[in-house]
Amino acid sequence: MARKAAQTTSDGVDKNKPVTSYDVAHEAGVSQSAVSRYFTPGASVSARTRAKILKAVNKLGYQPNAIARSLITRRSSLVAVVVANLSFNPEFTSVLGQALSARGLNTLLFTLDHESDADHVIDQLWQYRVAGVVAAVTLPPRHVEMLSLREIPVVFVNRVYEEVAVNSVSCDQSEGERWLVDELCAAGHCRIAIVSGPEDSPVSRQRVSSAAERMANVGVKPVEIVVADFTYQGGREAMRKLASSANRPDAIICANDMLAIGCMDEARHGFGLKVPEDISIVGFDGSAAGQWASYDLVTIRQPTNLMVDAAIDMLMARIDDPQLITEKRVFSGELVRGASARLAST
Amino acid sequence: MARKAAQTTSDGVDKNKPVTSYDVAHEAGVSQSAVSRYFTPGASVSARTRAKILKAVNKLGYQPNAIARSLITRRSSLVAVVVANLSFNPEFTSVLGQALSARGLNTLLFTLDHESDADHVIDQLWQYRVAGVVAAVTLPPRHVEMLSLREIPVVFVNRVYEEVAVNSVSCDQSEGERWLVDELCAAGHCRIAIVSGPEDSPVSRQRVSSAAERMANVGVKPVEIVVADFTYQGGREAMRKLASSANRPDAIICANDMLAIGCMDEARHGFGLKVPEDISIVGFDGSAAGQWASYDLVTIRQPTNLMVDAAIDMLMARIDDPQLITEKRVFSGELVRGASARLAST
DNA sequence: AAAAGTTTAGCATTCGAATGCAACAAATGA
DNA sequence: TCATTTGTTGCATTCGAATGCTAAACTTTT
Repeated sequence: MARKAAQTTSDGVDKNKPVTSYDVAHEAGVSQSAVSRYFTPGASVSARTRAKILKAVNKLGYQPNAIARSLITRRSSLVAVVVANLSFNPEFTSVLGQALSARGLNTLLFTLDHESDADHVIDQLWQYRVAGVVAAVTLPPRHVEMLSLREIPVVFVNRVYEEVAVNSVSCDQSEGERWLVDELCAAGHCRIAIVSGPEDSPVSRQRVSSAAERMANVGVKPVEIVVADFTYQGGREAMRKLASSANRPDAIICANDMLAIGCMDEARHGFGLKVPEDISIVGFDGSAAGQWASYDLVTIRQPTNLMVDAAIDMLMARIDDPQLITEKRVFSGELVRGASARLAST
Repeated sequence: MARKAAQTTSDGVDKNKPVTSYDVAHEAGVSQSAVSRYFTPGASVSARTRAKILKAVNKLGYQPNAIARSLITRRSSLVAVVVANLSFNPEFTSVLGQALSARGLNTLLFTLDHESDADHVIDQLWQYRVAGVVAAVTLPPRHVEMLSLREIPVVFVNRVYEEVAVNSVSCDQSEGERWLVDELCAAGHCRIAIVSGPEDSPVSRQRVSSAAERMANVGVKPVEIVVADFTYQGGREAMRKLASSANRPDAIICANDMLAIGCMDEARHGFGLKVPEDISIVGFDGSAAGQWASYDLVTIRQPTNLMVDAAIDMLMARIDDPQLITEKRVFSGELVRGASARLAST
């Protein structure tokens, strides 16, 4: 089909019509296939045509259309990253985005407010035929099955599904909580309370139950378990309940750093307590804010970089071979011996 | 072309081949065009065929392929969101993502580490023929021109380009800094220092120069201007320099909240100073952490929700009509009278 | 009941790049 | 020198949905 000569600017960008591989082919005096092969790694193109095409590409400012490419190849460089709005972990998202981009993948970001939005998200990422999914949220098993049925590889972060065959990377929450409990007990704390995250959060549930279990094993009972959401305000409210209770705890295990930060602020500013002299507070995550001097949390740092790398490796392996066996990788966290809790000196 | 009968599961999802509009058409006994029209809002489809198609869609679990759709319509529902890794503002990104999704747009997230990555990002978003771009980073004018040449609408956040015709939303930084300076002066501070962000950040430059200018107008001179990066550590180091200088300031204006938080922590924990008794510290942004009880910053809160809504409105207007005139909207911030600075009582 | 107008349905084409196949050229071997 | 292998190239088709156009079906009008 005749395409009118492109009016080009100084740096060669077509002012009107989009530049297609046909335009480049015509300009270079080769076929469209040649242009396509030029952009296909490993395809056979002679040095001569390669040079001609390069010249034409530069002149016209051509960039292959990823949409058309995905249509025919039936795969895309898009990876859906699904995070929960509430426990939105910016560090994680940021690291993940970088790592994906370093591997030539693009990030389609979905933030989930309620679990009910999951339907919509699943529809969207399926419509875009994403190459894979990294999910740091809980998805209903129904949806997970649908994804695996459609052969979209999924890697869950800190969510382990027993029933469904999916990949996951996680930080060993039980081990981390054991460490924390042991540290607190070794330092002589005996009235330990737990501040849990939302009850529908598996991450929170696992952390809380692991801590409780370890406490049972060493013969102490949580003086109280308070349920909060994973927010700063949630932490403050939880602390308010605990501090005004008859038998005030001497240590608090919080299901994540954000809660611990809220607890500390309320303990200090709401009740005039000293941390860790009057009360010890520990968290979980190793978030940046938790390491600020005002908090200096005792916590478990998740190896974010390792986890992200592992997630992407698994994802890419399954993109190449969707039949690959699924795998669940668990990383140890790192105990951060901050100053928010009285610990036995070592 | 013959397509072998799909083996369907209980909920109707094809186990092998992807379901296309042809499959649905065949199942419903209508033409492919009808199926397409069914999914095109406003297209004319009779109630009868509508019902038949709906039934087939549910049976087969069909979802239109967004890739194929974008190819033919030459537009997509993808919006590129470009943020800087360093000054990564999670709240903003999160709110923006939600707002886009509420309008049926999807977020293609790019985090920029260095300005040199801009080339790559521009290539990528062009390859995906995104419908628009929201940029919370500075892009080289060359790239901005390229985007407008290609008729991709762009909205900048807190970046105003004088030379190029692009949309932008921003918080009135000058006004905010004036308010802060006035508050500090009214409370009797006379040795005011400024902690600046990176010198290549226009946001930082504007905030710093606005503050300095206002100070000049009211007849005080900054005792010192320290350059830091937009990080917590940067704030701590800046404070270290200021606290140990011969003529210690009695107030510090920080280019953002993160710096202010770093300064406060260093002042308190590094030098044993009381805030605000010994020194007043103010920030800019209205970030969540700045409002935590440990900091309770005096700051300017940017109206994130308003800005995001405005950005998306402008973006969508230009997606519908790329010829639309560009517009720069400026919102006033809100002075947050926290406790991190000694202020004149009102 | 015929004429005119209005919906609706389907055909065929289109978007832009990838790829199997066949034709051809160049390089190697006998 | 001819046969064989290896490497390039272009043609034609393909991916899946949208849409202009025409034909058919249905309404409304007189």
